[in-house]
Amino acid sequence: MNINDIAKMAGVSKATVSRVLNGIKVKPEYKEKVDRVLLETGYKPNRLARELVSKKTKLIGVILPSLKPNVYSYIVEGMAKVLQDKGYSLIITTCDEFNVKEDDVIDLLDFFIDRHVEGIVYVPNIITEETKAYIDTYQLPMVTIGEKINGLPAVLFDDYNASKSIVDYLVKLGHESIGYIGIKDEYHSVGYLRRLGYMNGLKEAGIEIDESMMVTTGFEKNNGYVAAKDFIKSVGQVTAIFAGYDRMAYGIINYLTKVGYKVPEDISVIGIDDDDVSAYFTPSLTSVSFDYVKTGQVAANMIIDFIKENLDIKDQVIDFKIIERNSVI
Amino acid sequence: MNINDIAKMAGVSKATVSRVLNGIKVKPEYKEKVDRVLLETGYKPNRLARELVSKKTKLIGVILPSLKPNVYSYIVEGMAKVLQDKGYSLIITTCDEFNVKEDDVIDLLDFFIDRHVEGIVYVPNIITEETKAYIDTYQLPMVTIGEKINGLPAVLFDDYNASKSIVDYLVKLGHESIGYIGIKDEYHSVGYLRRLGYMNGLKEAGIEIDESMMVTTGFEKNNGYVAAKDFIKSVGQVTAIFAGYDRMAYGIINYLTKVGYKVPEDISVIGIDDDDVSAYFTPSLTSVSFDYVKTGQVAANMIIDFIKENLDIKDQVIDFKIIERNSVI
DNA sequence: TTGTATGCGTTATCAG
DNA sequence: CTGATAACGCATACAA
Repeated sequence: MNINDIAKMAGVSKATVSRVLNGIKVKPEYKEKVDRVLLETGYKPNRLARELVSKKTKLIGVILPSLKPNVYSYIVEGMAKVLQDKGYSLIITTCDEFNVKEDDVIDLLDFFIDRHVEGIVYVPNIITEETKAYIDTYQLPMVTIGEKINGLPAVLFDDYNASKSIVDYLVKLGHESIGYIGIKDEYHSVGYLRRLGYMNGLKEAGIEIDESMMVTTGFEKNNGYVAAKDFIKSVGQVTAIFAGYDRMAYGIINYLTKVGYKVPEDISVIGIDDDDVSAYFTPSLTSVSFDYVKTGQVAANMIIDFIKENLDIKDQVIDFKIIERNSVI
Repeated sequence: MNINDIAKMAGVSKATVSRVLNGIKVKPEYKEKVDRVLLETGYKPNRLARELVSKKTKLIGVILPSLKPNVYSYIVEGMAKVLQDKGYSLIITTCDEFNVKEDDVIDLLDFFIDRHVEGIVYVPNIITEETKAYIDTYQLPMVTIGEKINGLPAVLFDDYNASKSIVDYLVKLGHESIGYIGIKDEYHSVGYLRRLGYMNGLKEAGIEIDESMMVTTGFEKNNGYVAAKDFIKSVGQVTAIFAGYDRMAYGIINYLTKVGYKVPEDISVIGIDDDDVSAYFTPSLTSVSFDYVKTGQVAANMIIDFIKENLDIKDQVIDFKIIERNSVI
């Protein structure tokens, strides 16, 4: 059953059917006839044929650092919510989570061209110079999340200020000796910017920065636990620890508890991310929350704008808020 | 740049180029010429045109109950891992997580036909009779995960035996008064089968089943907490609680701790799922683990087999194992 | 406005 | 084994 059959049944040319299908004006009498046949037959135009001639697939490519259950899931949820409504589908891919040479990103980008996706949402992890250079020559509409790359429109998290606010918050509670166990600077936003926020927060509070109270690591499992171990060994007393992200905080609290510190009585611990289970952790984790679902929605609308060639797309910064729970006093 | 251009440059017909492209035998001399031009130009055949004539898209549709971060993420990871290698892409969709009338599944199924996906992996939540009936008439290759639907090939979890093993395990530790806070029977495998395993486990251990010690609920957030509250109120003393899934266990432990019970000293709690953070929970949660990544891989291979018309596809049952941690003594 | 004819970029058919 | 040509199913330029 194709457009030809419909045309015959309705007694018009297939061009007319095509016009009805695409909402182009035709004589009402014809339109009515065609519509009736359409209804009777339940005919659906063949998407593949349409794609071939229109060169549009209603496909959006997504590059994630990981498919493991974490905040990226919310981002995807947000994107799916707005894109599904607009008839777009997501093709989700990942590049190796801890891959320092993240250049399979380039392969993915090529793959998306082959797939004729209309746009790309890229959530970068570590970004290599090669990737950047390649992106500069890349033709497809693309927005990034969490990092600004070249001139691409981006949805950004206010990592720096979030981090600074955490320090302010702790200082306000009376903490003066605040340790930082975070992420390597390689990860620009979640690593460098958060650390910078921490340092400037201290500075503004008139607290001297003690380099030995600042530890960074990667995203390996259990890194919080291990880092906390090293940290506590080498540093004397601290009244609060600022963890680079919530899962890091879990490990830290785990270790602290194990060696006899009480959280938060002896040491307060605060995270960033407001991970799904932080509310259920013991003690429930005070954290900073970004609205990840909204992030996905914003990114989705942004890439659609880009595809539709709405110029003047502005970067969007996602707000944060401190979620007070029981791991900080 | 299309196949015609290549043909001209190589001095052969486009049919010959097509043959070279598809590994069909041609005179070596021609093949060489074509290959050289292919290399020089970096030409890639247009996927959309291929799709139109071959009616194959290398697309797999996935229906998930939710995109929130949880075990489904691992399933997707497993699927992506094997499918990406074979050139297939995933289109991931969700139907409303708690939607009792889950019949947007039917819409999704229609959508997949429109998209010309080659096969479908369906992870059902609640399955309505309408959905079942519709699936009976459905044409596309489809496998399910976690539930057996009609005659479709399925990857199943051994929920019944996992559940029974938990009871055995608790009984062996000396528990005789074991409560069950689980999922509604509507959810067949995770609800009914797990509850059945619990009951038969007790029966075989010679322990009488006390209906008042068995509570079930849905997947609403915080249900563990709320259910535990009702449970403890109405039931007297219990030495162990079997939670229908890990996040339920979090809520239960939270509540118990809050009202002064110590876990595991006063009451042991065990979950199912081995959720990502159960190891970090306080106390770390004893649970039953299914290999979800493997589940995804198995499902992926299964749907590929189905697509390739390998008959004789057998259901696969995913093993479980008890992960002993600190919430049970 | 309508219908005819052509194009989209492949693969498949069939005669040579 | 090769090449011309017809599908595939639709959109659209062009002529009527």
